[in-house]
Amino acid sequence: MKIGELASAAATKVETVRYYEKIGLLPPPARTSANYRAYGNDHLARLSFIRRARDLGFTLEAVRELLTLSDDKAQSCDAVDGIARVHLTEIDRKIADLSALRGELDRVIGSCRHGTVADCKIIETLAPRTLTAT
Amino acid sequence: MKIGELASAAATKVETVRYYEKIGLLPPPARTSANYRAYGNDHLARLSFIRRARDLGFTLEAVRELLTLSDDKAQSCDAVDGIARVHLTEIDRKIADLSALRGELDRVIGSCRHGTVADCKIIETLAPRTLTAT
DNA sequence: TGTACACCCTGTAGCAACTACAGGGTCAAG
DNA sequence: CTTGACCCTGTAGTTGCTACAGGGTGTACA
Repeated sequence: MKIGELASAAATKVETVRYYEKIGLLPPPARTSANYRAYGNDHLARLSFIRRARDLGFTLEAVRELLTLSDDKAQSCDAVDGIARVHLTEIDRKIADLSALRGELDRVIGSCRHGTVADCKIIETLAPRTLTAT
Repeated sequence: MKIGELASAAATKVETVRYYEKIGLLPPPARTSANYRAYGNDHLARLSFIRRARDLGFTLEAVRELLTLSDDKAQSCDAVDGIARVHLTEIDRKIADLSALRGELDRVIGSCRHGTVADCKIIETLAPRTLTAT
């Protein structure tokens, strides 16, 4: 199949496919006489794998590791589990960070009295207290 | 004050200060005879403002708008409030996305039976069902 | 007076993970 | 035979910095 068919079959973009090939995530396929890339089902499987892993938030580096691991069927699954667990920890940290931020921002917004900028509590919160009076 | 002093006073890096100047967030300061940047307290206030806004997760574009608004003291605070509310909505969306992701990832990890990669449920989840048998 | 060292300058390249061109070639339908 | 959809390579842009390379400056100490 051609690159456009592959891309739409895996719900990615043509440019992304070429990008994955360039960074070595997707092996270079055969070429037609017109120099078009010609993909098989193995390429589609690999690309779909990448996409699903990306959807789950894995970095391309993590995807690369997962692909390497998945190629060695006899190996223990623990390394895969480890990567997933590290990723889960990172997601938890991000959620915690964002929640803290949300709280602070909510507090700041709640202080808005809808007056002029001169009395704006939001601006005031952002400006350092010691230098507010210019 | 020199760029190093400004940077440490605002808990940023020298390169970041120069970067903010380059993209027009921080006005170019006067120069000494040796061509060193010479900053005043107004620069420190502005840089601190930028930093605090960034800490709250505002993009540089949002910071640029907030700075413009904060320069016009007579204006209504509502525009500022609006930017902050939009930002809050975005944070809420990000938290929701991450939570959904966390759930899915947790489920995937929970399915790990610690066998070989061939039976790995995590890999299986990533691989498309229709193509798992190669 | 020399020199070592911390600091400053400009400009460019790199990071993630793509996306969007520009400027061409190919192929099937009408 | 030409229109349009697709393909090719290569490069530059995105966000928000960070890290050089290759220089100049200022001060402290021997």
